[in-house]
Amino acid sequence: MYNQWKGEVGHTMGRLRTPRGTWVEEGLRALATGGVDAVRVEALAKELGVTRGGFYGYFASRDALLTEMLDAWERESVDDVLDRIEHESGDVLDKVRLAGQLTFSSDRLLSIDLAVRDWARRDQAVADRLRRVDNRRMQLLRDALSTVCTDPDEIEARSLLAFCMAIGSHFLAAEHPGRTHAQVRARASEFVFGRSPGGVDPTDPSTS
Amino acid sequence: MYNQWKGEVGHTMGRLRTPRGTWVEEGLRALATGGVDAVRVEALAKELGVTRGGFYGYFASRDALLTEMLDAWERESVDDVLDRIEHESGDVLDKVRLAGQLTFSSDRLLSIDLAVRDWARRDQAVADRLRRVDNRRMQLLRDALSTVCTDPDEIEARSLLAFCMAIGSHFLAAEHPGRTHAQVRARASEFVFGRSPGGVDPTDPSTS
DNA sequence: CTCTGGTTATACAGTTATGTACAAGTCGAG
DNA sequence: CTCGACTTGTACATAACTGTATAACCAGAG
Repeated sequence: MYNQWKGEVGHTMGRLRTPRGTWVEEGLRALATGGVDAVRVEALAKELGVTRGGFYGYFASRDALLTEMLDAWERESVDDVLDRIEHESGDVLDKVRLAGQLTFSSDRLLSIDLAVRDWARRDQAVADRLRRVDNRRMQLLRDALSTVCTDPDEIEARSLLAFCMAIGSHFLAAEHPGRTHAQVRARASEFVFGRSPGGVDPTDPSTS
Repeated sequence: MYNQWKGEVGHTMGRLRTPRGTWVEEGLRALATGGVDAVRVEALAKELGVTRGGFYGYFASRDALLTEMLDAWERESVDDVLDRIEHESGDVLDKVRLAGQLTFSSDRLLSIDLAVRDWARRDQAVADRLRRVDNRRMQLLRDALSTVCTDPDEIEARSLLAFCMAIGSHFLAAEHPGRTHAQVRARASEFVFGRSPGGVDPTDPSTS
């Protein structure tokens, strides 16, 4: 169904019908929409319009796929983003805003992120990986907030607030009578970042 | 294992060996530690030291148990809390702090809450229920913040921030070098609530 | 003691999953 | 065209779970 009939990068040239990466990708899609427990080899195969036949040629087990999915996610949602931020001009606040956009404005990466967070609550290995990821993101926020605030304790507190809102607002179901969710988020961003909005894009379209 | 050999309230007197409520309770425990997909009749029975035999006498299906679990959770974590808040003296900020304590300071209710939030992302009926719950909690925060702030837009924004932190911080894995998580949360609370800490208990023990 | 109601164990049918083995299929190179 | 490496379908063994049916069980009432 989402089969792409394309070879990967190098080391296995030509004629791969549903390459290794396709399984990882489909796995991430399943993770995003149904949580870890929805990542089933059988289900992925059905979605790809294939049987499980080829799967075990690439992966030793379902667990092997899961860790490779996490590898791919970490690379795409942190390494790639940080690389791109680094080679960007603009002040630190702009960089954080860009990082937030790159990471959370696509429904795909956002959903994976949220699913990973729930997964981490009951799997220590995932929790460790998420800690690495979050620490790197947190450092971005600290750098940004240190341009509008000098007290290190307050920088830390406001960074936490910004991060909590970026993540937590997607786990909340409360409504805001007479306002859109995006309006309230924008106002909250102002409150956290002082005069300069940033860290989380207030015009983020994924915020109904 | 957690079998309690006690009758429930009324309508079924005497000699209930593992009553209806026991299944709900064990279901909530499973939900809290493993997510919805971990709520399996077979598993609950094993945990209770019983077979599934009696289960289908009380519940038509696994789904029936799930909705009854949600009923119980909503009653315990909102109705009961709000009832108790109402008959309490003290200003609004104290009430919110108490509500936060009652709701989130026990690992049990907190874990269920977080699990329900993830569940709601992929089940509309659960999302609807969570919306009702969150709206009622949000109103508490609005009432509290309107004592330290007059601008309605800012009240809304700060309420959202407070709520996001109460929930979101449990989905974050970032560390705070040289500080405890609780210290940073306390500082963030001050920032959101102005001079008066509240809304979320800064001494909350569930915050390593 | 015996009857009785609700509770429980057990057996059964159907479904869905994992992982292994192997034969059949397919594409590209020679 | 044919060979060969890689991919895929199918079959098998195992396991876990749902829901149904039913017989055994067990405490209290009469």
